[in-house]
Amino acid sequence: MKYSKATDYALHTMLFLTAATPQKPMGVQQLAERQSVSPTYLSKILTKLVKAGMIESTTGVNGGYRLKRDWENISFLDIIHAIEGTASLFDCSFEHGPDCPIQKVVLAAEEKMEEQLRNQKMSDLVRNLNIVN
Amino acid sequence: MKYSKATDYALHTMLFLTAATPQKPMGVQQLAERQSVSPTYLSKILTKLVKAGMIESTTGVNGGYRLKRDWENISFLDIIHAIEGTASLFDCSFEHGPDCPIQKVVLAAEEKMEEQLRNQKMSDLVRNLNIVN
DNA sequence: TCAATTACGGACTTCATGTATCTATAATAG
DNA sequence: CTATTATAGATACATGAAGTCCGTAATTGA
Ligand code: SF4
Ligand code: SF4
Repeated sequence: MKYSKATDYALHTMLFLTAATPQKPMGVQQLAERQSVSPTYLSKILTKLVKAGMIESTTGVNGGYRLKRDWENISFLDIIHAIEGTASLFDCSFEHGPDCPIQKVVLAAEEKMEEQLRNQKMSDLVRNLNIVN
Repeated sequence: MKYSKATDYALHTMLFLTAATPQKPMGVQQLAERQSVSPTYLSKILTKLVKAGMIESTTGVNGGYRLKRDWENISFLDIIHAIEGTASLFDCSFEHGPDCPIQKVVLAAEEKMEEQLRNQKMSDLVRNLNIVN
């Protein structure tokens, strides 16, 4: 069980964009180089973030990706859910109702993790930042 | 990102074994039927639990699987680690040292989840149990 | 208007892993 | 000795991740 590399790319891209806080959009070319990943593939990933409403894109010359309003409240969980989906870590095919003991335990643990990821905002991270790749 | 079905099978098998607390071992045949899974496949999974020291197996007639001493302290995390391995959810190829911001956040969240899973023992679960498949 | 730039989308390939089966072997009870 | 049961290897199959290719649309600037 692992987070996908796509999630890795998405997190780093959001870190870069948040650290930059530019007026000008950042091109996928530039973002891809810093992560040693193909631009077209990264573009696919970033489109998910666009659809999730976290960033916006502009085509054409000098286009690229830029944070949207409310960017200060974007959490790790938001980004992860946008890429990985919101399905839970554990789902069995049977349905033993609310008395199911196993599912209850695992999902409670997952919720603890998500709580942490929800409380950590990208913008908090950028404040005390010295290295950004 | 999901837990494998093998983990599902392992958790349920441990639940069954813990609920039974038998002197006689339970055969894989019986265990497999209750989960609608092939016996040989389940056997492979249970062998991992044997190697991890949680259960013991006896071959031959009336053989099967049985809990080992200290079974009361087996946690969800023990079982999950035995099947999924202990690698962390997130590992990037770069090495930015202890100042790495992203890894720090994700691993801290993972630790919260593991803490929950570590505190939940199978034996606790069995006490207030009415349905076991 | 035209050409360069940039994101978007679909189809596709490749690869790793999970899932599962089959079969042969070894050990044990009766 | 025979039936039973776990173990291990080889193999097959399905699924999803990771990545490429290419055509399309939109926008800027000359
Ligand atoms: S006990 Fe829970 S996890 Fe297990 S089969 Fe029933 S519903 Fe599923
Ligand atoms: S910032 Fe952390 S997670 Fe990102 S590339 Fe550096 S070491 Fe890896």
